[in-house]
Amino acid sequence: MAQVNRLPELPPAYNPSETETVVSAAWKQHNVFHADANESEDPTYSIVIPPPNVTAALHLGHALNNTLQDVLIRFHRMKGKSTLWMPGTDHAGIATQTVVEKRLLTQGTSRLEIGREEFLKVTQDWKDEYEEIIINQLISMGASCDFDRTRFTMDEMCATAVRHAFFILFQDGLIYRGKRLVNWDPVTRTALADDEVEMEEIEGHMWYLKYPLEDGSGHVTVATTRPETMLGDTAVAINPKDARAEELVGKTIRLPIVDRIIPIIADDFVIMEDEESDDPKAKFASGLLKVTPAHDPNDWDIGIRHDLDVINVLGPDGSISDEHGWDDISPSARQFVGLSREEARAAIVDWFDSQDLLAEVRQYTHSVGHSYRSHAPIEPWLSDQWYVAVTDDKLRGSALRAQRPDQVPDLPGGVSERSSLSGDGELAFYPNRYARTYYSWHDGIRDWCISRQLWWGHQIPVWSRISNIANSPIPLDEIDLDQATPVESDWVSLGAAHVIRRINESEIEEAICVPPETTLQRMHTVNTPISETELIDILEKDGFTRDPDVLDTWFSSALWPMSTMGWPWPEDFPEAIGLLEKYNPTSVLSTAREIITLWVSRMVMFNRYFLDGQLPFRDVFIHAMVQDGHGQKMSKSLGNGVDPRDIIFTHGADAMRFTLVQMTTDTQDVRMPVDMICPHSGEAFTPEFINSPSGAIVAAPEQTSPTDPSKKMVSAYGVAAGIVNPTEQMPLARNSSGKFDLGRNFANKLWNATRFALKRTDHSVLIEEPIDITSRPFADQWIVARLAETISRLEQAMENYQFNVYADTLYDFVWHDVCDRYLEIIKPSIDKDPEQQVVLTCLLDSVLRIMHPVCPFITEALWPHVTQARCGEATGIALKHSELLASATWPEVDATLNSSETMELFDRSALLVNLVRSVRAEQNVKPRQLITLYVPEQIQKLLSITGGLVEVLAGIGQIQPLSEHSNEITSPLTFEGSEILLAGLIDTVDLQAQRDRLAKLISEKSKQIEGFESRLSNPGYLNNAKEELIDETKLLLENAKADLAAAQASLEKLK
RNA sequence: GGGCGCAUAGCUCAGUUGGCUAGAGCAUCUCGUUUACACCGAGAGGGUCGGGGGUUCAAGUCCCUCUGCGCCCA
Repeated sequence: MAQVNRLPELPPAYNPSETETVVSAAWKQHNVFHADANESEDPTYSIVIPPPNVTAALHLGHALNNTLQDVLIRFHRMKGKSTLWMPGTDHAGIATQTVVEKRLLTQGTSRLEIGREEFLKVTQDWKDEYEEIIINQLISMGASCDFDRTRFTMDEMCATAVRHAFFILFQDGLIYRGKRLVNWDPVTRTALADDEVEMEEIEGHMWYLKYPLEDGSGHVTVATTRPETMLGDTAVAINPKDARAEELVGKTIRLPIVDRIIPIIADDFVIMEDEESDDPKAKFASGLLKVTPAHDPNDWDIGIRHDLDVINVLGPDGSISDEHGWDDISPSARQFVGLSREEARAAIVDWFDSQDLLAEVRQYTHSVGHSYRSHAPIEPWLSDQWYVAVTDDKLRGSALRAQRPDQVPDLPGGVSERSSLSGDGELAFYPNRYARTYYSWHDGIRDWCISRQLWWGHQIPVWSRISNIANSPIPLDEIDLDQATPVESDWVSLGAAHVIRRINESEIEEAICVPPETTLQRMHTVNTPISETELIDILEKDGFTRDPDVLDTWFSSALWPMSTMGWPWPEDFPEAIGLLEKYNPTSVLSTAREIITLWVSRMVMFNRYFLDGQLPFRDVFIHAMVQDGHGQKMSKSLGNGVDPRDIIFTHGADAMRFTLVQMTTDTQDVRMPVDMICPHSGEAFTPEFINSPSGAIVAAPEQTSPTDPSKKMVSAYGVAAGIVNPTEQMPLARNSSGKFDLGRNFANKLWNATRFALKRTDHSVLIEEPIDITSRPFADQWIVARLAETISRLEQAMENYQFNVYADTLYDFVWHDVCDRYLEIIKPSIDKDPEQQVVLTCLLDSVLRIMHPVCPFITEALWPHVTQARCGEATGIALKHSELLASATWPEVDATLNSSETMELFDRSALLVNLVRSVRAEQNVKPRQLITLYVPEQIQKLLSITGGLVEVLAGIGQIQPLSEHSNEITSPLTFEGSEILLAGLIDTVDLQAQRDRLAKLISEKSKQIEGFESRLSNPGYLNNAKEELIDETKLLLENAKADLAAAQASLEKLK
């Protein structure tokens, strides 16, 4: 059946920006990325997107990660799996709140000024703005997400999951409230989790303070990096092994300034002084440690061991304060109240100095925790926070048991053994070294602080009140101090959870956790159900108030593979019905290295806890990090990032994707040298680099146009550092990278190969019977063999997450075999051979399919042209028809067509082609000039089997038996141990050039022969090496010897 | 402090359990515009595989050590 509507002819170059929007629209119109849990019975393949923060637009790291996920998803969709790629975004509590607050500041207002309700509205607007940008970016990079299902970590479906999960954990005693030391960020005024604290090396000091003994018998010298915390000291500790311990322990000290009497205690933790030690801690130690339980985690532990007082001398902003637990403030200490940490440090050191109590000050480099968000030094601070007891075996143990035994054979002590239950031993990391990162994180894990003193996020669903101990609903002896005890009360029968703890001698704190409405309706045990709002109303009338804090963002992210699929009540969300059963566990999670602790761990713990041990995903793929050309992280402040939108604009989405996939090796980092685009000329150039004050290598703020030295521009670094501002005369230069040219060139190559095929096929012909590849000319057989081989290599690469192998395999096959060789070989025959046109169009059809996962736009754009040009089938090549390539099947080629014999014959011929081409180039033979080849019989045989490909590729007009050679001017070359003569090159040949070439060959061959002979005369080699290897070496030696002889003979004749 | 990664051609990277004469892309040089493609074709040059030791018949590959860079966790 001939096609009626001919598609318009393709332009000579691929134009991505024109095609991409059209293709995107077609995908959307046909709804090809939608997963339907109820329709298909196919095996499944699913991925949940790591939800990008709504803080900002996607950067190159996102582009990389999402490209890899899309490659996996598209590949498996073509493989016939029922495929779901769940998209969405993350509310990113602290990060988003920070950027919104910054914006408010520029508008002359602040969060506190506009109030919580208004602030949430403003933040919601920000979220809407960036969510749209992010989703559009995903679409423009070709991500085949099921966009109908796009979720947000604070939307109703996800919020229900968060509330439900919190409620269940609360009820099960795995969420608790406690006064603990937290990582406090005094700038954003919130607690941070351990992994939100970044350690930085600081050039600081070690101060040596003299503390007088109470009995007046002298003093001890304590060493500290934080003298201002001495106001909260409640002991001085010494190592019991220290010689002075016996005399000192038990004595008391009168704490300077404060006049507090504190004991000297013995504790193993104290590092003894050792001037000779390599350990800087011992080198700088005085052997006596001031103990400040409220302001140092180690001191906190010492405090617990020795039952010390905990005296908090700092306020939430990090200034000295007597309002947060400092009751014994002395008159002389009062002068320090209100000073910032830094001011207080200076003032206290001055005070000690003035009293002659400052023994010494030494330079000391140590690492200090900083907030990942505000970058301010973290203050260990005592406050009431909510925790998840992740150290419980039901969470930590479960996360460890999940690991595949071949990656992590032994579990740490205290963790119960793996069972045959779902999820145990099924979690695998790629590359597998990351299994250890995951393991050691859980090995040393501590309870997870989940409360954040923020407004943007899931507000903690707990209402509490403090009342007199007399009002306790249960007997007092059943309540432990500072330990929550569950209570059976009216609140519980209404569906809430209720716990009590004693907070001091006279008071108790009651806490009620209210589940989400949909859970509440399923929880209550009384006859007259109550709604969530009614319940909250009563609670608040009863004097309960809601905790103002919100949950750590990762709490909601931890539920992502469940919450996006409708958990816990999918029946309440019709679009989610069936998703959980069908697509959870997902197939793989693709993410960055640092996410293993932040997110992977918590998803595993939660998914397993709430879904009977089931994993959220079976595989975790950790991708490399893209650094700039100097090995530095790409960052806004260094101005060394590349914006994916710029690359899509200049090179096209496919080019970006191909390059990123090609870069994805299994190492930790990959480098991408960053170029600049001159805004005046559009030309890419390497900018001039300078060292930033922090020592980074950055693009100089001002750059000169490479084409016109009178024109200038500013760099992203210059703008980010506030050194320069872009103007009309000096615009901002965008960043790019020459690496993306690779992808662009490759896309264009495919485009033109297709154009060639379309021009050379007769679209009106249709061959009814499938053609038999084995009866086709050699070139056709060969290219099909290579296709079969390529397909199987690609499948294997996907199986093992070897993305660069996938890209390289495609590149090598399409560019070199299909374009450089096959298309060239068939040029003389294709027009008159309709069956070859079938082979060609089947080949191209397959090429589009195998390239589609990496380059979806161009392949989809070419697809209708190629399917229209298809004029028949070939046996053994299954190419199921499909209107859109995005929903087409993966090509299947019969394994019998993958003939290694055919490929070997081709390789021999190709070697000959290379030799002839070399001589032609050396002798400056014009491309059109046909030459004559005189060859021995066995080579004539090869040439005839391979069906003329050498003639076409090497420009050979005639092949003659070597014996027929007369006195023509010839050029000799050496091939497979024989002399071959080329004639008709040009009128005269450069004899000296040929002698040089032969001499070089002779020397190479002699060297090789020497190597082979020495190997073969080595008894160790003959005794130990494998038989085949020895045989191979013998063969190589023989070949080299034959080549040498032939070359020598040729050279002799030229003399 | 613990763990991990990287160092191979000028640049960016491959190099599967040790076993061919160490490869690719870009860049460089020479030639070429024959209607698929100059975002191209043909050819060429370019590497003592970071330094030093060791194991082995054989090391880019395994072990030790040193140097430099990067990341993660404390």
